[in-house]
Amino acid sequence: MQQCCNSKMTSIDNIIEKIKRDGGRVTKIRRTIVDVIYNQNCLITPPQILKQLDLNRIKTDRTTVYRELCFLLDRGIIRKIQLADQNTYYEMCGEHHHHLVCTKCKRINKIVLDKHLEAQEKEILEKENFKVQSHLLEFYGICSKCLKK
Amino acid sequence: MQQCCNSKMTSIDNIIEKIKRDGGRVTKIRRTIVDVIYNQNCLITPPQILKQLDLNRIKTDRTTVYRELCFLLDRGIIRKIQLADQNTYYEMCGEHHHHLVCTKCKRINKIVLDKHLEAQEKEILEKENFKVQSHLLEFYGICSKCLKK
DNA sequence: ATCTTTGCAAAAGTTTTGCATATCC
DNA sequence: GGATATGCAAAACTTTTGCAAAGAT
Repeated sequence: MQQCCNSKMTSIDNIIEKIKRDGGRVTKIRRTIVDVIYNQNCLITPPQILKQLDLNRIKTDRTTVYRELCFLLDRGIIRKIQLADQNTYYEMCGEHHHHLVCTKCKRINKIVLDKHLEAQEKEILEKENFKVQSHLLEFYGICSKCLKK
Repeated sequence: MQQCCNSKMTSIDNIIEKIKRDGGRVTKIRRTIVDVIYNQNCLITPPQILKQLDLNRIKTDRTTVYRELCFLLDRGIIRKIQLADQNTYYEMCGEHHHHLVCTKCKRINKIVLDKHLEAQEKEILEKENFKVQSHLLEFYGICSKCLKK
């Protein structure tokens, strides 16, 4: 249910430290999963993570990947996103951003919208008495490359 | 991949007319599925639809439900939404709105944000050369009922 | 008569669970 | 030693596919 996370998780070292501080263990698998998600730079799915682990010659299985994702999610290190394509994606927390999903080539790019919804969320609290904790905002459309074609 | 639909689909009759006009047939099952989604008033999942059909004493199965959802989706009669809870939801198209998802009681309410993202989308076209076709915006937080507790 | 819709069986894909074993501190 | 992490097998669930039969116009 974690949607967004505003605390900076800029370096892998910070993440490792956080895991240790919380009593978690930094195993080879966990460390590599963090690396993989971090280096992905954008959204990644559980099967893609498993494939990356395999490429890194780390023998493991789906169960472990899903469990690790829960582990990292619970600690606010990663966040989960469901796009309209039925896949469940994960990405590092960090600077809050949104995605531009191209409906033609399916490529996904990040976009940072500076404090754009703050006023909106305040208004929702006042009008609806709903205390916004986080939001999910994704744009669907045609990317610049596909527009050229 | 259909995210939002701005054409008004206010009455069931309009929907039925549209289906007929497009050469689709208005069968009992299809008609009931439209009714169920319409009356749900907000998000509904495929298994919930199947359950409703069952309550209405209409004997059918999952396959048909999924196929009907594709059918209605293709015609822009319903739209599909993935929330953070892993479920795939559907709802009638109509007035463009967003959702307030309570992270405590899981209740989902609609909210209409008048033309809120239009300027934003124009800016994205100019800055990123990405032509926005639709967007998905959902808020997560604590609803008024849960705030009182 | 023809095109659309439906049901069934089966498969594919994703995610979860239980349990025994291994690993870390 | 005790908590944490892992692997395996299996199950649960969601969604899709192929095909033959039924239904609508």
